[in-house]
Amino acid sequence: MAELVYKQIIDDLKEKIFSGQFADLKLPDERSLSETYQVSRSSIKRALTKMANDGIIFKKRGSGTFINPLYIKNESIFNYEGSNLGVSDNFQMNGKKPKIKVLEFEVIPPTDELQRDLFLQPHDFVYKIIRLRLFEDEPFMIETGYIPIKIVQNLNQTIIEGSIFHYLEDAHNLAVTKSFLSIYAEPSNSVDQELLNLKENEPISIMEGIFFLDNGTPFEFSQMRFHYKYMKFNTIVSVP
Amino acid sequence: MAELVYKQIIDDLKEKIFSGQFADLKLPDERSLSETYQVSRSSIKRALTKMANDGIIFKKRGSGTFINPLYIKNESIFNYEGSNLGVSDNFQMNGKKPKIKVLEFEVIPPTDELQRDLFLQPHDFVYKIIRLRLFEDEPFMIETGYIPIKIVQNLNQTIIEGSIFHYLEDAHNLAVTKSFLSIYAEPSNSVDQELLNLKENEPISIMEGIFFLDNGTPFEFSQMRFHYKYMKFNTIVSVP
DNA sequence: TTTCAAAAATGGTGCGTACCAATTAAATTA
DNA sequence: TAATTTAATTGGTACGCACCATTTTTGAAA
Repeated sequence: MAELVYKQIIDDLKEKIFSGQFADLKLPDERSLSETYQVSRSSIKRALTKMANDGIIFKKRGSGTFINPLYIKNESIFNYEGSNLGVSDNFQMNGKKPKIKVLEFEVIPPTDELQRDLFLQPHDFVYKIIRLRLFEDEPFMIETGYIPIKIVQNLNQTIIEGSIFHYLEDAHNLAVTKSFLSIYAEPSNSVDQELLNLKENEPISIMEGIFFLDNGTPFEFSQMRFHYKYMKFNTIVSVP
Repeated sequence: MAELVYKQIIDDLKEKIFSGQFADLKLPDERSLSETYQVSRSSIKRALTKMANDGIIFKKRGSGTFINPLYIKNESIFNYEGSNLGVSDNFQMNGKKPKIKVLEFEVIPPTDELQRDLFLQPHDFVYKIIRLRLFEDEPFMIETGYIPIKIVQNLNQTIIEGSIFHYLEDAHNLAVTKSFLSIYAEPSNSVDQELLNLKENEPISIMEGIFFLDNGTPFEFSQMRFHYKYMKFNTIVSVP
């Protein structure tokens, strides 16, 4: 994978960043990188621009390119840097493999709110899928998802015990490429406390929103209730 | 403003999109646009790439470039676009005016962590500013900010009782245009509970990170501890 | 008419050049 | 030495060319 030049450079630079090979948090200038990697400066620029958009570095004209210190000190598991949607991909930490326990799986008519969020008609139906996510035996998130039947007709217990997104991509050639998310926190309720091993005063972090296919079709509404220690969302906010 | 070629094109395309000049939600192909605007295809690509990153359009190789229907509908999800950084601007809710109560204001040497985050030398100094933010008489956030003295030398009680960002822009022509934020939740501590009127089981939402000037200079490290009901973060996450 | 392979359309990647703009470093001058 | 001017450094923008990968369209064959 990643045979593309600019992606190779990104991967290599990321690795060097994390292994501390740029002690002063400053990258070589673009022309040097171009020489070092034996690629055009355009490719270097493409790589650096992408990394800057992801918040890994920032560039300062006349001065140089610098590593974002916050990027290095990320210890938390959930690390959304705008490059990976879906949950399975984001939690490959410390060799602990994510597991999934299906709590509920049924077909229901959509509420008015769901009809609006997923652009459905009243006569449409949706899957309702509630799953508990774990690392090994450590539960960290309760996920409730709603998916219109008319998009995928053949979901079953086996499929939803794995990654639905991967199944869509493999079996139906449908790629989920974008999502609009709201993030907030709440006190945990008794169910949260039970399932996620939370004390009464410990909260949950909530991420909820709509996932879209690459053709713009709204594909899923999802609410993810996280054990608060496992949710850290990193983002860049910029003013045009 | 916007004398740059690719920005002009973005502005023009946005306007055409909103005025419904692309009825089929499909943009002309890149080569045609290049011809129409009499600019290189590279500039067209730069403009379209930016727009795609902003969620306005999406591109499909072999097929064309399409307008995101949600963008036209002006869904609230797109709030982030054109929104302002800084707290004052983001919380003009229901006509309630935000107030500021200064809790602490001093000059200290930066910790090692701050030195790294703000690219400081050990001999530099920073302002430490702790402020309580309120709507009318309703407190909603505790903000702790660290600003290097070498960037602004003349902060005083009066200034920090208002918007520091606005002061910077007005008095020093310095614009804050970017920030890298981490968002997470925690149980509230006794200080939080006291200042924000929280019950023991109610959490706080934390936003913390570095704010940058438009020239890339890291300007402030800030931690904002929110009453959980007043923090909801909307964002777009996309996969390339 | 239907099927399937070839061609066209369309966005993606990579290389290279030229010049601009902000910052920093060096040289010059007072 | 200190202040100022000049030069070098470094990222930004724009243009152009060549070719690739995916999708759609076209046209010939069955």
